[in-house]
Amino acid sequence: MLKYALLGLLHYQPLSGYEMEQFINTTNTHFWHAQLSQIYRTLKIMESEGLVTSRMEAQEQARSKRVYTLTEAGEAAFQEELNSYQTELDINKVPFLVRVFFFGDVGRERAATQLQLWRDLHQRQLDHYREAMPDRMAEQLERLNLDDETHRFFWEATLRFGVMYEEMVLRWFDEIMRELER
Amino acid sequence: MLKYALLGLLHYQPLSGYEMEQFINTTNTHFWHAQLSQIYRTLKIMESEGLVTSRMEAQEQARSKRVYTLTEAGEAAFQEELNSYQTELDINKVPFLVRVFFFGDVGRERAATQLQLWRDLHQRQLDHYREAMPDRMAEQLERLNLDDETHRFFWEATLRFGVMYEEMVLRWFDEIMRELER
DNA sequence: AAATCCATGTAAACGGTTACATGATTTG
DNA sequence: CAAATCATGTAACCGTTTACATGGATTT
Repeated sequence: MLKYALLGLLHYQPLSGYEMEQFINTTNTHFWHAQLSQIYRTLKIMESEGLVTSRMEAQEQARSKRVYTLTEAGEAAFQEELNSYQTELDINKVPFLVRVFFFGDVGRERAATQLQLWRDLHQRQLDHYREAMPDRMAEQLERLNLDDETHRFFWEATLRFGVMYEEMVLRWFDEIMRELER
Repeated sequence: MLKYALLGLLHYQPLSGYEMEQFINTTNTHFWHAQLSQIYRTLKIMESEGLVTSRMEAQEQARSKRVYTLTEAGEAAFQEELNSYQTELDINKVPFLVRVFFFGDVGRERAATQLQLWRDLHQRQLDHYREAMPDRMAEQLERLNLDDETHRFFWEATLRFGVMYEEMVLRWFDEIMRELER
């Protein structure tokens, strides 16, 4: 899946591993995340598969960087993925619910404290999505010369998902915390 | 995390690997999932760590099964996990949003078809949560002798999360599909 | 007679995280 | 002068998936 995401980014324009990490971990945090080390390793594999090529590029202010470019085969692989239909649900894992599931044996107060702690974290996440993310996305859209209605629409749709998710999580916390108090 | 889940199940009562798989993949699908092979391997590791012990148990109708029991160390490990506070957000990955993110270069019709397909899958998932899951959970609560208010409360809370999640996803699909039509 | 359920496991591969290692440049 | 940012990479490990292998009992 990371491979697909990197293919997608390079389809816009050549980028270095570091730049792709910046991109994924700022503009896409609401639905994906990757370690730099994983990105470098994946790019190396993709190069050996002929999906990308790389060359070192000198820079004035910073050290040289290795810039990756999609090959024809890479572009084809991306298009194939993009044009295939996915017919199954993603399985999703929600670690914190595993803990909630076993809260029956924790004291009510302890449970309430942990729930409040999580609620605060999600509130902060929602604030971040609402305040900082729209600008970050706009910046990236400009930087990649993708500032047309269609690209903006789908990027914003994913962010809208993040916002709706966090809003829903907060509603859930409020509901069960209220019920727990009784 | 699977380790923690298995510890939690065995804390209720001794179970075989097969039974734990049944449990996780019917009662807990909305927040966790594990392959049988992974469960068997994990149990083996847990046994070598002294968290569980196992013995073969003969059965009348079916072949013998290996039943696992929590050791004192296992119970202690579970309690420690249960009583610790988690102070960071789970990172969550939503593979289908990776695809949506790159929909800018897919035709609108193709995008609409794929979105409709996903919407249907989520609708079915929601129906399942509403129709079959409550009974499944009630059965399991009885089977494990946990049919008290507190356990039921937290189990139902996780299911409530699943329902609210799917409802939110459907709202999201409806919103963006409506906007896409214009 | 075929399919499904019960039941246990091993092996290989994959995807991802954590730790380690290095070092220049810019900002406070 | 210290900290943060830019920048690249390797190695070990861990958790998970997929494929393989087996076989009795029950249901259709």
